[in-house]
Amino acid sequence: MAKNDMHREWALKTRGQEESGALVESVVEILDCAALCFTEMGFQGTSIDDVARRLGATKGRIYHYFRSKTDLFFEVHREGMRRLMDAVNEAMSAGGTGREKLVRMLEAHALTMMQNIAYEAVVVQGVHMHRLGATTPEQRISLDELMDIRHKFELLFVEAFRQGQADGSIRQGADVSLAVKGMLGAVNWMAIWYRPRSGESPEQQRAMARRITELQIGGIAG
Amino acid sequence: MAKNDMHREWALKTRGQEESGALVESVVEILDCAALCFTEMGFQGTSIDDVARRLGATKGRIYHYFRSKTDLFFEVHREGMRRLMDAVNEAMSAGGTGREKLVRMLEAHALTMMQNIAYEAVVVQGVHMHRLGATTPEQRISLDELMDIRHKFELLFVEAFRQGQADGSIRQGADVSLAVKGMLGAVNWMAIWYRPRSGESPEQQRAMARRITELQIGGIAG
DNA sequence: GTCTATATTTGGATAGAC
DNA sequence: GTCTATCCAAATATAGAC
Repeated sequence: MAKNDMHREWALKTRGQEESGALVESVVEILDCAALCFTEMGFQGTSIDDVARRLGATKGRIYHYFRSKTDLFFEVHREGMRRLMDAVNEAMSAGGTGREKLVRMLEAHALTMMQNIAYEAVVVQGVHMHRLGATTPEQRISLDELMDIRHKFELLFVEAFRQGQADGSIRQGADVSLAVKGMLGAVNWMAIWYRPRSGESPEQQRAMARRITELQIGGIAG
Repeated sequence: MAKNDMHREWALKTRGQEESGALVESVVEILDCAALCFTEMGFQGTSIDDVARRLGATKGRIYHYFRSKTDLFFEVHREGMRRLMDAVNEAMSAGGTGREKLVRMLEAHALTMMQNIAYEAVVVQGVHMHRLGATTPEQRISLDELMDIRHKFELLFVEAFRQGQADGSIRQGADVSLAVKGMLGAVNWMAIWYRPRSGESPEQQRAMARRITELQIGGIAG
């Protein structure tokens, strides 16, 4: 298999369309370490050697699976985005009023941020870099793809919001796009400040996700 | 004057403690170009040559005023932070209930983001990098200084929030820190998506700042 | 599939002319 | 104070052994 398609292959596999095997394990291990490095030191502050060191290997292993550092970063970004998308899609598909959907979606978003903070911090970093100067044409395609997914992600929230305005569960008159950008910003900002405390339980995480969501839905006025 | 103190000198001058002169003009011009480059291409995607090209000069000019690319980035960050701080401090100092203060502060924050989007996009980028791997001891000091300012910035909002809870203008029971982080996140996220349309008037900007603030204070429930 | 060793490039940084 | 020319380190990426 050509090196440049290897991670695409992997992407298919993890989507359950094929049996997973040794390839998947290797790639996931690399991605996990890369996500941690990028989160802690940023894209520019992370060298391939850093990632390799964290793996307990040398960079030969990484270059066997990924064409470039940028590709590696994109792949972490892609995976983080996929986890967000899956969680929110599921929250959306269960029924209820627009507001009920939106609440579930925001909670799912926040919870996914907390449970995958390394990947999601890279996603947020990546959004920053979406004008990333020196990209090859091929990287530009990856980037556009990711921005497209992000756009679809936002549209899910817009849709639920509109539904809520139609069914009366969300107030009229608000600028939908602005409102959604605000809510998503509040949750995305977790990538900056949230780090799990040791021993934090899933129940505590869910509670925090609920509190954040509640503030966005209900506001803070007394 | 030693090169490494030149921008400190400048910082003092722009704070009105001395007459401004040619030095200030030069430095501001560089900072403006750097802010644009960093915003458009990211820290890692921007080379000193890029900034120089945008200036219509060569990098000799930049290195005359700034020790390093990182220093240049820090200085843009510092200036962006200063503008935010000034705007919010002023909004805070006028009287009123805690909620009224908070409203003014959020509006001022949002408006400052819009009016200085290049600088403020760098500020947000910088927050990401606050664990920035390879820093010299000296850069670490700058970085810690900036994080300290950012912390004080957040505390202003916390203070207004608490006051509002005490005077009944803000609801009890909310987790103050979480609420503030949410609100600030919603506004900071503007660094990602906001770009002024051509011909956008200050009045339109103020209107947008008001709408964003209103959503954070009042929520979206119908 | 992973390693070691090495080639290559980019771009940060400096020296010294003007 | 700004330019040109140059140095040099860092780190990306590759070649080839194992």
